[in-house]
Amino acid sequence: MIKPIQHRRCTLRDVAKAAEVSLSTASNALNGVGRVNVETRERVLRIARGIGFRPNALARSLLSRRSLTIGIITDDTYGRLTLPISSGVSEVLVDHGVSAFLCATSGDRRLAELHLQALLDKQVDGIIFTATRLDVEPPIDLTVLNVPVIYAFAAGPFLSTSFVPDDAHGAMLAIAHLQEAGCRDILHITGPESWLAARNRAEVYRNRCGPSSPVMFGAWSEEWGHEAIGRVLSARKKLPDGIFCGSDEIARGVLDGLRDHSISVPADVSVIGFDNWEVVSRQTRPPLTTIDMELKEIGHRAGLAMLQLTRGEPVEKGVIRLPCSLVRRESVVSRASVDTSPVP
Amino acid sequence: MIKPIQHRRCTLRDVAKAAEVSLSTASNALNGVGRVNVETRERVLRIARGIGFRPNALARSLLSRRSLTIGIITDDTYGRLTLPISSGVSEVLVDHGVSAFLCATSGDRRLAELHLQALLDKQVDGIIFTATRLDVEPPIDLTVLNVPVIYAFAAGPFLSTSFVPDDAHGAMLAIAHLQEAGCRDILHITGPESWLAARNRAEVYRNRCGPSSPVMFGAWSEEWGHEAIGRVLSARKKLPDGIFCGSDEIARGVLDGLRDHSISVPADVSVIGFDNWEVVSRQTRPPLTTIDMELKEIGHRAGLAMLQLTRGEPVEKGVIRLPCSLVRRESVVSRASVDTSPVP
DNA sequence: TTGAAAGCGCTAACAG
DNA sequence: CTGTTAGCGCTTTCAA
Repeated sequence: MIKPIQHRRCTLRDVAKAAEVSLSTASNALNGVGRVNVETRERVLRIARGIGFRPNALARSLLSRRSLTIGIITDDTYGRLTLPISSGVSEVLVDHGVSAFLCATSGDRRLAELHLQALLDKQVDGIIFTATRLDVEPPIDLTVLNVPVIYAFAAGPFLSTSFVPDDAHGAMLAIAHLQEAGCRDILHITGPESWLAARNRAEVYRNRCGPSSPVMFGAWSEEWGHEAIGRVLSARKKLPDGIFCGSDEIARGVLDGLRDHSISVPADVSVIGFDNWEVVSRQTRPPLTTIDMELKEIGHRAGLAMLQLTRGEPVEKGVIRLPCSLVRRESVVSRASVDTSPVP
Repeated sequence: MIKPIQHRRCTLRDVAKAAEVSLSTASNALNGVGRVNVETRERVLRIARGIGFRPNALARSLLSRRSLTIGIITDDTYGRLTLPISSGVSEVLVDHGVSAFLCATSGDRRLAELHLQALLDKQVDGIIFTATRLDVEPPIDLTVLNVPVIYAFAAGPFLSTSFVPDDAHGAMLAIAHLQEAGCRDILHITGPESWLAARNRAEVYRNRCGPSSPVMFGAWSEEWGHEAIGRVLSARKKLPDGIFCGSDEIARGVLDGLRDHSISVPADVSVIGFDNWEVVSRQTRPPLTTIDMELKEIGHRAGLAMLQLTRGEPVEKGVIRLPCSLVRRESVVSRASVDTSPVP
């Protein structure tokens, strides 16, 4: 039998007519509610499947007041964070039939407002706001909405719930890994001091490596990593044996600078990055050992929390810091094995 | 007057009641249709604004059969292409009140089907499919839907419309730029020959530089660029004066390899990349002159085309190749100025 | 066990 | 110029 092109999706009415039952019976049968004769139900089901019936979600939502739809508003122009996070979100939501609108605001307030209005008009069940750092305010006020809001990689206001990477944990992981590899003189080269993430990580660094340990704040760029190495080399008599970088890009600059001076990584000095941005960290020479912020997991948690909220269940409030993970590549090696390796 | 927290959004009925008119008058007034007394209209408008009335898009859509909603299905796990494209799409759509669902399939067929079903149930007005290359089939069949489909950075089936970067134009731009800079001996280092994009660009290269010009196919990685330079240096007596790379990552490896051999870029050889992936191309030493694929523009065009289709207007069919652009940084310089520069 | 009827929030005919 | 009525596609009482 040839399936005709359907210019109008078939409706419950079509099913009911074909099955020779009323609308409500068809509805009950399909949703498995109420008391429907087994045979009737089977027949309705079979026919519905046969004509490819799918209920109109719009009509359902209008009645149920749940649109099975959420909005993700992002500040991130670049996509580095947004795509992993939002695909994490929809991964956990799609099985519950909920879809996510993605709204990129590029930091433009007008655009953000436009998007927000459109989302609200479309009766989204909730909104997830995503940014690229924790210490800037969202461009729009989301505190007065009558839908739940979750913040991901962004710090929400009082009594909201935010999922963010645990920078301190990440820093700890990085430093502990260097120390376990035998590093005793660790240097920290990182981004601007104005960034909370940079300060948080630096604090952990100072706690573990001594309060006078040198933190080099700069830019989040490769160039800065390169330049920092130049400075270190001209200022210090002794090379550090480990360098903890605030980002993979900085680490790449560091690696580059070191190579320019014929200093070998990891033989002479171990280097660890932060971000696990694979386009960077997998392509360095040597491939970079680094800290992964588990962005997808942040998305998962945000999505799950949203699901609970839309069901009216309570959700933990406050800033929830999710653990980072260490990804071992080749830029860190045990000092011991370097020092004691016999020269053939 | 204190605005109470609205636990239920107010409806047209509320407005009508407050303005002491009927539902339809209120509707007409708000939509500026039919003949409504100026004073009445003003009053309705004022009251609507006062109580913050916004029409329920779900109810509207149910009636109008247009949901002002589209779906973007993407194959891209990484986000390199998807975010620029999809933000391009929603940039042109948001002003028309349409929002976009983003569905990341990670190439998983089941996931793709799930997402597609959810989109269709939600009555999207259309679907944009995005991938990362032009020569692979979408994981799902989109040809039998009863909503319009547009392909972006993906080649659709017969009689569909696709927007893709014009690889040949990009290659032409790159080579012309090198030639204008005086390069006479240009080498092409690119990705796997199995990729259509690589073959297309190589063809342009051969056309412009002579059919025997050497194309080095390899991987889309930095490592390959590096390795290729090693091979070139050990095989050839004379260095090329220009290198056209198939991607920024390859170019970065090339730059790196060249530096290892103390060959200066651009003084000794000019290098040009492809992609303008800024995390790579802005951070190389020297910053990379490269070809931008204008992803956002692809998104714009796809969004616009979708808008037309949803209005029932016709749209050009076939694969529409959008021009690339040259972004000049510092890895290409005129041979003339290099050769003839006076030594002080 | 089934069906008729009301209604989610809105728009569009058609009378008045 | 304004109001009444019907209905988008579905769920849900409440009678039969």
